[in-house]
Amino acid sequence: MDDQTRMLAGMGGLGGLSQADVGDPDSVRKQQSLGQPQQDIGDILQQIMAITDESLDEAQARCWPEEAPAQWTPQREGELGGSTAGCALPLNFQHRKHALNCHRMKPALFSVLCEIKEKTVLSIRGVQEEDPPDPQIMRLDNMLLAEGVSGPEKGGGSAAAAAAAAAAGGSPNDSSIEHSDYRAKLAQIRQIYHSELEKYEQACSEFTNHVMNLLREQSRTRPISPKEIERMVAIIHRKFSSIQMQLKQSTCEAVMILRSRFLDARRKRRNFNKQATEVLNEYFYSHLSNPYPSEEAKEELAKKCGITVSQVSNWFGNKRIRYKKNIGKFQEEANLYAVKTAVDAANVSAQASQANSPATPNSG
DNA sequence: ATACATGATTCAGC
DNA sequence: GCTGAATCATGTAT
Repeated sequence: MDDQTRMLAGMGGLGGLSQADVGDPDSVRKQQSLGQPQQDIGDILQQIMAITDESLDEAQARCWPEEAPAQWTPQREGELGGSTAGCALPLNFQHRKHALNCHRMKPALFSVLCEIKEKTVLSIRGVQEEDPPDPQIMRLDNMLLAEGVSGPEKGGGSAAAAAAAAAAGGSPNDSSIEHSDYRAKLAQIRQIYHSELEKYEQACSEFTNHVMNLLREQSRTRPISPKEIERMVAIIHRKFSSIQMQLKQSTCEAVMILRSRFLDARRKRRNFNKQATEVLNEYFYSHLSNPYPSEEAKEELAKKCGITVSQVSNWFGNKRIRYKKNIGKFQEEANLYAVKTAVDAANVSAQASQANSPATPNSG
């Protein structure tokens, strides 16, 4: 039969003790007139509130994202807690904390707070929800993985870019230049992404530790279960993961822009080499009456020029229309290729006749 | 810096 | 699906 018993006896009125009662000088006087236990309670509550407020302020000063304290402060304590000493000095704070911890009424008050909490925490438990894996973040993760931004460093999107470059018909040398350029830029994005991610993770763990220490500290003066601390940590992690999602989103955008720039064939147009152009022109001018190569002819030309069939089709399409638009301009070129074709034909026939009678030069 | 050349794309018509 | 026409975006010569 000691402080605790007396405390419990005196607690009959605690349930109804509102913030107004605590803050009101009249009510303090009333309590004082009621005797020692009430005075003790008022005293100890003042100290708890002062410490709780101060430690929260301290926490908020370290960049806490706004809503969290409201979520974990139990309703009952919220009722009791008014900001009575938000601007106390640290020394003052330490002093009060010490005074409270040594207060003879502390264990009793603690047990009462536990009781009150038992009643309120039930309703909180029901609200607690398991958050399912966010489909949005899963999509982003998959994409970053596919592009080679997250996960082990390898080909990924750059391989796709190289394939596209090859399909577009760039020479092997050109596509390898594109490839390395793309890879360099992707690596840059990758590096930024990882350094930012690391920063966020570090900030998250630092802040989580800070809040956990804070709650552990507070758990000496008010009941805070490990489960609550866990929930608090989950809230912090949710907050930081939403920031991470923004990072992932912007990284995805950057990769998309990079890809579109490298995969847009028009941006990396390369002129065909001289020999390829000659082969195409030779065919065009030698078939000027019907410059529509068959599929087989296109394949043959593509092979000769080291380009794709569709590039041959494009070339003929452009050539026909540009020739038709300005025949005069192309006349010189047409003559050139006509002569060239004639010379080639003559050479071929000469070689053929030589081949036909190599051993009998005088036979003609 | 500018004009011109050229490969690729888009779209309508057949 | 092929073609012509218009257009885009880049390469090249000046």
